[in-house]
Amino acid sequence: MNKLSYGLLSLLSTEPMSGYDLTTKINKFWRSTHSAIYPLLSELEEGNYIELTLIEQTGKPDKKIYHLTDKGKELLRSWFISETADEVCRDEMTLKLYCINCMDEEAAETLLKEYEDRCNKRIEMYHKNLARIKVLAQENPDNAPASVFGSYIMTQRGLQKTELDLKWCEWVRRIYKKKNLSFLKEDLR
Amino acid sequence: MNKLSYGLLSLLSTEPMSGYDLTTKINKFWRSTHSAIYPLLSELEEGNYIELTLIEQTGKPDKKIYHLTDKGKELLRSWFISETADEVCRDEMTLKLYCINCMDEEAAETLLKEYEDRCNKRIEMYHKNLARIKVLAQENPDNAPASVFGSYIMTQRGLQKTELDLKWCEWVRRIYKKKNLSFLKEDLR
DNA sequence: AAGGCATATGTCAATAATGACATATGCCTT
DNA sequence: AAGGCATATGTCATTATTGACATATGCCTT
Repeated sequence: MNKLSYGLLSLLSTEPMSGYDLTTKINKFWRSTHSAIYPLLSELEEGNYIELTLIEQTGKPDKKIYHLTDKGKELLRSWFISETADEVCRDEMTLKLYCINCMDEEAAETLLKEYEDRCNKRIEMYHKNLARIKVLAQENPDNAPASVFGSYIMTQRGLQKTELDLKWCEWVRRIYKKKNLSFLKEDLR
Repeated sequence: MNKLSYGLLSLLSTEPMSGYDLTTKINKFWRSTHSAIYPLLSELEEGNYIELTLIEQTGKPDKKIYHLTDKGKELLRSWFISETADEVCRDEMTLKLYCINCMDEEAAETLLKEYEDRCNKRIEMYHKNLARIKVLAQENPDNAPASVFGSYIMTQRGLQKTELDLKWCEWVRRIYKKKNLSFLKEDLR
């Protein structure tokens, strides 16, 4: 029962979905692949924390829709109130930006542009996500609050942080060229 | 030659330091432990990307101070301009906050408080770090810009993001209780 | 004086994560 | 008609990460 298992329960708490859906959804909060997720779903099912409904489809392969059992909801709550592990983060971009000052202008500018591009793409993605959430909410106003709350707050957080990153890039560009310590007086705002 | 190796070179580009120093410094940007770092330092040394100076100490164990070679600087630049991998993030707190809406008020409030505590501790840590950077800069004004730039921009970024997280927590607390969709109209600001 | 802590370096077994392989449906484009 | 793509589920060998074990100095507190 690793951390990812609880993540799957967390996602399933908002609405029942397939392993495929879980794979795409969890990737926004927790780096993983279907290779890890499918075996965990089998384990969770064996432990009676989730149950599946087989949905036969035409035009697409059949799928297994999982939903939480009462036992699963209990496990979710016990995990929720247990101690929270420190996050694991490995961000190559940050490692590169750390040594930007010892790189020549061309290399530095190329990296900043690359990062800004990524940020802009993410911002676009977050806006699309917000639009999708609002459509979902209108389509199903009774069930929507519960199923949409988590996505909504996370999208808002991601959007704000990414906009901050863009401002930060501009600031880094501004102070990059200074060869004395005057950058220590420049505020990031 | 994995990503962490380049991270070590990145840190060493600002100033020579020991494996112990690298372990504490890199942890702010890249989750790792000394178990992974010491073997990599040996590899990097065998490849002539770094060289060591043995420093005999009294009161503390002797240490090995590593510095970049020209070959190491070349490798650092070639990595810097190469494609940047997507970040790996596994944050249990985020996974929990995602399903906060289906938890009872007590559990929800306990988690928000825990998160805010963490944020406040981090903010304190960032402020201390900024103060330390300014002391370092005053002590050694000629060498300081190069050795301090990376830490300074990363500390500023971390500080801003963490302050944003605190505001976000307040916002989440405010909209948590709403059982209808009115929260979709509330802006995070 | 005993224990804890920060400094300092190192190994290794157990566990976890990744990327490749595998299969299958049917749509859409060239 | 062939290939690519999105959907959908699954396995497994390789690689990477973690936590424990190991050793050592000397300071500080109880």
